[in-house]
Order: sequence, then C-alpha cells, then structure tokens
Amino acid sequence: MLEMKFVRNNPQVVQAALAKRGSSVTLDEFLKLEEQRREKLFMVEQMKNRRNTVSEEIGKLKKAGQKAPDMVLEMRELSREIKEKDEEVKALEERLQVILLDIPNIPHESVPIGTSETDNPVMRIWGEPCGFGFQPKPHWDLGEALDIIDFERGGKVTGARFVFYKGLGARLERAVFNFMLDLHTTEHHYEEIFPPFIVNRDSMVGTGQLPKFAEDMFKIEGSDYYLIPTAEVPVTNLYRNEILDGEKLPILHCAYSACFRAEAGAAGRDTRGLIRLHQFNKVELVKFCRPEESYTELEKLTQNAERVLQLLGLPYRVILLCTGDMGFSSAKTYDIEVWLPSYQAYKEISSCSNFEDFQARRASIRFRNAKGKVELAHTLNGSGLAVGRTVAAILENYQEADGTVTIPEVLRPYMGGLDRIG
RNA sequence: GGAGAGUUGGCCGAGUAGGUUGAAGGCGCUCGCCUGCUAAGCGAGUAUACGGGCAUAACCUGUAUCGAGGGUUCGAAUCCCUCACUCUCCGCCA
Repeated sequence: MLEMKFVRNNPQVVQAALAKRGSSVTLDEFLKLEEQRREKLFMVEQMKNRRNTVSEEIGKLKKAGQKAPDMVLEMRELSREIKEKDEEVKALEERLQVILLDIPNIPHESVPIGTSETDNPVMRIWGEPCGFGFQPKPHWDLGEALDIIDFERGGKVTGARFVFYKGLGARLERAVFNFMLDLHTTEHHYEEIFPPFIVNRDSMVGTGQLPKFAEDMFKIEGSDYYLIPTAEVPVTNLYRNEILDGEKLPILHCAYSACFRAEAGAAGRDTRGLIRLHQFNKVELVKFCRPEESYTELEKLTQNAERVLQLLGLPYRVILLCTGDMGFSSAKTYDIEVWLPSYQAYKEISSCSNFEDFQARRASIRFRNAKGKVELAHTLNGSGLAVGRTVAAILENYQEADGTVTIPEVLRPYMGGLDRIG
C-alpha cells in the first residue's frame, strides 16, 4: 500500500507508475474523496473540540453543585451531529482504503519498462545445460519408473495437482529442504522459523495477497483463516503492528513451509509433474531492514538463493522482471530459473523481491532509527528455494542412461550416504 | 468443548459508586549536571496515527487511541453488549 498523503501529493508519480505496469486505473475518484475526507475530518474535529471543552465545564459546574441543563441539551444535539459526521468520514476512509489497497507498488527506477515476460532481461547465467547421450526423460516419468512419486494416487486421494512422494522420493524431498535450511542458517546467517501454515485475514492483507487475489487462496470454511500460499505471509507478519529496535536490523529469517495455492488462473499449464501443485514445499527467505540498505540486501538475498543451485550443480539463470511482469507488491524482483530438460527451458524456481515499505505500511512494521524516530521498515523475501521444483530439476538433470538418478554430492549426507536412486 | 480470571505506554504496574488520566509510581532509555574510575545522586525529557498552521523540515495546535468493535452518557480506561487473545481448573486429544 502506498501512503495516502503520498498519493495525494504526487498523483502524477503514481499515475506514471501505474502506466508502467500496464494499468489504466485513474486516481480522479481517489483525489476527490480524499479532499472530502479532509474537509469533513476538520469539521468533525472542531466539533469534538467544542464538545470536550463544554463537557469539561459541565463537570466543573456539577462539582461545584450547580446544574447546566441548557449546556447538556446543546451537547446532546452536538453529539448527535458528531456521530453523523463521524460516519461520513468513516465511509470515506473505508472507500479510500479500498482504492489504496488496490494500487500496486511503484517499480524501482532500475526496473526495465516492459509489458510481458519477453521483456525481462537476463542478468546472468550459471552452468550449462548438459547434453545427454540418450533421450532424457521428464521427471514425472522418472518418478513413476523409480516408484518414488505417485501422481495417480494423488489424484485419487485428493485431486488434480496433488502428489504422493514415497520411499527415496520422500527422502529426497526432505533432504532437499533440510539441506537448504542448514545452508541458510549456518552459512548465510538466517534465523530459522517454523511458522503456522494457517493465518488470519489481517496477515493476508498485510503481505498483499488480499483483498485483491482472494481467488488464489484456499480459505477455511466457516472461519477467518486461510492456508498460506508461502511462508512469506506468516513470517513477514511476525512483526505486524510492531516497532522494532533499529539496532536489530537487518533481521533475517528463513522458514520451511508447505504452500497452498488454488492456481485458479493456471488451467492447462504445467499439468504434469511437480511443477505446479496445489500443495508444495518451499524454503523461504525473509528480511526486514532499513530503507537505505534494502537494495544491497536484495542482491545478497538473491545470491543466497543462487548458492543452493550452485551447490546442487544445477544450471540456472537470473532474470530481472520488467514492470509489466512484476508482482503486485514488489518494487523490484529477480527470478531465478533452473534448467529443466523436459521443458528444454529455464523454469522459475525462486522469486526474490524488495517490497520497500509497501508491505510494511499495510502491516505496520516499523523501527526506531538512530535518532529515535519511527520509520517504516523495508521487507524483502525470496524462495530459497521451491523444493518440489528443485527435486524435479535434480531428477531430470542427474538422470543416467539406465534410468537411475545420481544424487548430488551435497545431498548425500542427507540421504544416508546414498549416491544413487534406482 | 465446560467453568473462572485477565488484556493499560519499551517493560513492570496504579487507576473501576463515570468528570484536566495520554494516563500516577517504578524500571529502562536520551540529554545535561555532579563525579579519580565504576556505582550512586540531581535536573530535564521520553507513545503512535490522522488533520490544521507550515516548506511534504523543525515547531505549534486539534482529534483519536487504555485488546477489537458496538452501545449508554453532556462526558467512558472506568457502566452494558459482542468478539478475539492470554492464564488457571476440568474434559478431550498428538
């Protein structure tokens, strides 16, 4: 969410940012209502001031044993008017809030202007897609042949886009996220969090999933609770409505969680395999920092995520999302894409974003700076990494001609020393 | 799920027969004084949001906020209702 005052005073800046993202929303209504709000607020506050003054006087008179029926009568009428005006102001504020919550973040100046993913520049490429001396299989075929992933029964027991991992498949999934957590906590100094996988509505609004993207979420019927689409939600909301000690910044957290997504708009896309499931595992990196350091922290966070792929020996590239392809809450986003032989393409495995103060304002996450003044923190997060997609990439990139899969060396301690599946 | 007790500022903790209480007192913190060092002592300051004045600064000023939302009243931290959360006991369960 942008600041009401900022939008009021810089409508052309906001309008230009919206245009860059390809949005045609106008601010006319907002500006009109905002002016009305301030007018009415000023009026009602003056009325309240009078009520406070007179009420105090009545109190004094009463204490002195006197009565003031005419004053009481006048105040009764005034209070009635205040109530009316208060409701008008409240209605305006609610409407303004709805508009504000719907305005996406302003892209950082370093973000290239573009309309779709074809406009995303490639920042760097690591490793090389390896050639196979045989016809490589997609991971869903490997998973079934090795009897380590069961897609069919996932469909039977739950439904489309749910899977069972079994045996060494389950072990591999667990090995991958344990490896990621260990790497981030020990080498990158993130503090581990194990969050709730269910959050309330306020948390979903805080990180920007609601109110705009309700159809992407699983809501728990008969309650105000939602299944988390990413650990970003509970972990960022850890400090909602808090004022942090500036000395403690930056705060670095990493968290494993299952993630639940309705994938409402994804019909027909990535229907096979582990790439797009309603439930998947992910290790998330989250940072809270001072505004002046958030962009260097974004670079570091992205590198921390890349490190996982480097250690696993999986070829990847990093792209910078253009204005038209960026998420609603983000000011700047790098996507890390891993090479998937089955797609003959790089496929997103991590998304690292700086939200600046956009989430912090929604969630009221602030800190006290060196001068003792309260400032909004900047929040960042990135996948470090999506576990299922990592497993898919390992199976495909490490497959052998005989249908077995070599286990990357760094994972072997997590696999009981095993060096091969199959 | 049943019964009871709570929820006040960075923290602890007063305050409920409604009336200068944004809120005593203490701790912590900041600045100044004092002081061989440390400790102690003295003085001052120390919430946030949104308006108005104003340069979107400093500062001045208004309004709101004592878990959240409603209600009663000229006036509510204090009375009433609903909800959330915490604690204790019982039940249930991993």
